Amino acid sequence: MAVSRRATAAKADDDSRARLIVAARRSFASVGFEGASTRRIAGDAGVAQSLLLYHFGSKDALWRAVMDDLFAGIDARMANAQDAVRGGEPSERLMAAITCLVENCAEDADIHRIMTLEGRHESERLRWLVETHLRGNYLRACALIRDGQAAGAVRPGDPTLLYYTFIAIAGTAFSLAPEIRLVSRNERAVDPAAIIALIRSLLI
Amino acid sequence: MAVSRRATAAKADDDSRARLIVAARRSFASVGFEGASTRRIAGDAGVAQSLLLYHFGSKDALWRAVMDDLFAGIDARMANAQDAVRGGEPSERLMAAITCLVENCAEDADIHRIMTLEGRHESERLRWLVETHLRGNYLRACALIRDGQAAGAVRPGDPTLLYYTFIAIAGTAFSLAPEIRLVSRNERAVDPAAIIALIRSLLI
DNA sequence: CAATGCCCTGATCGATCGATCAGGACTATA
DNA sequence: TATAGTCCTGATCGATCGATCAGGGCATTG
Repeated sequence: MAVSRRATAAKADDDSRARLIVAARRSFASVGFEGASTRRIAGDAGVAQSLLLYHFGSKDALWRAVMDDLFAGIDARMANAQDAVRGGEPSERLMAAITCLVENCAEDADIHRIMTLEGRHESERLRWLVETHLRGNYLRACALIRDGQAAGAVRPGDPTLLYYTFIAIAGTAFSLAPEIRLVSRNERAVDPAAIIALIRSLLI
Repeated sequence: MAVSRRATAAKADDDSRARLIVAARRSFASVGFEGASTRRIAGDAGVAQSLLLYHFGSKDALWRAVMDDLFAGIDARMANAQDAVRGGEPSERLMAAITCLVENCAEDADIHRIMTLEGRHESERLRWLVETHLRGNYLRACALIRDGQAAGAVRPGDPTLLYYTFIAIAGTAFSLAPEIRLVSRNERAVDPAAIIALIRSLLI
C-alpha cells in the first residue's frame, strides 16, 4: 500500500510531467476547464494531486502548458507539410494544410474539442490563446486562401469565413464521433479521406 | 433585506421556472454540464438554489428540461419552415431546413454549443438526447438529402457526412463568434446570409 | 560522509459543490 | 375562518474543489 502508484506506473516510463500533460489534455477536451479536476487528472496520470501543482503551479498554468504542447505538435506538423509543397501552386499548398489539419484531428480531436470549448466566450485564457497560438496560424491560412483566390484556384468569399468553414468541417466529425456513431451507426462520416475529398471538392 | 430578491425580480414577471431554464441553458452552453453550478444558475435567475431543486429535482433533470425546451423551439421552427415549402423541390426543402438551422444558431448558438459539448463522449445524457431528440431530426434530414441526391439537385456523398457538414458550417461560426472576433476583427465571418449562401453554393 | 537539490507524497486549508430538510408566505378551497 | 397545497427560502449535510505546506526518498556534488 505504502509502495504507492509511483513505483508501479510513474517510475516505469518516468516523466510524470509528460503524463500529466496528456491526462490534462484529455480532461480539458472532455469536460472543459471548469469541469476538469486536478485530482482526477493527477489520478489518471498515476501521481498525487500535489505533484501536479508542484510541476505547474496552478490549474491555469497547467492549462497553458497543455496548449503549448498541443500547438507545438500541430505547428511542427503543419510546417513539415508546408515544406513538402514549397514553391507549389497556392491551391496545392492550401490543400496540404487542410489535409494536415484533418489528419491531425482524425488522430486526436482534442485540439478541436478544446478550441470549441475555449472559443465560445471571451476570457483571459482565450485572449492568451489568440495572441500566443491562434493569430499566427490564422494569418498564414488566410494568406494561403488569398493566394489561391488570386490564382483563381479557390472560390471567392471572405477568407475568415472560409478558414473557419474548413476548420469546422475538418474537426466536427471527429469531435462529435461518439454522437455520430450513436445517431447513425455509420462509420463513413468519420473517415478522414472522405472529409478531405469533401473539402477539396468545395475549394473552387 | 428580508424582502428578498423574489419581490424585486421573480414576482415581477413571475414564473421563475422559465427563468431558471434560460439561466441553465446559458450556463450549460458556456461551461458544460460538469462546469455548471446550480447555485450560479439559481443566482442568475434571481432565486434560491433550493428552488431550482424543488422545481426540477436534480441537476440532471434540470439539464433534460433545458434540452426539451431547446428542441421544442427548434422543432416547431423547423416544422413551420417545412410547411412553407410543402410539395416543393427536394433541394428547396433542404435549403429551407438549412436556412432555419443557420438562423436559429445566429439568434442563439446555445443549442449548437450544448450539442458540441454533449456529443463528444458517450454518456447517459447523450444516449437520452439521441433517442429523445436527435435521431428523428437526423432521419428527416437524411431523407431530404437523399431525395435531393435522387433528383440530382444535391451533390453525391454519404448523407451522414453531408448532414454533419451542414450542421458544422451552420453552427460553428456562431458558437465560436468570440474567438473569431478576437482573431480576425472581422464581422463578415459571423453573417448568417453569407453562411447560408456558402452552404447553398456547395449543395451541388 | 555530509550537504544540496529535485521529485514526490499525505495532511490539511477554506470554498464550493449537489442535495436534503424544516418551515414561512401566500392563494384557493371549504 | 380554518385547511390544504404551491412556491419559496435559509440552514445544513457530506463530498469535492484548487491550493498550500511540511517532510520523506533519492541522486548528485563537495
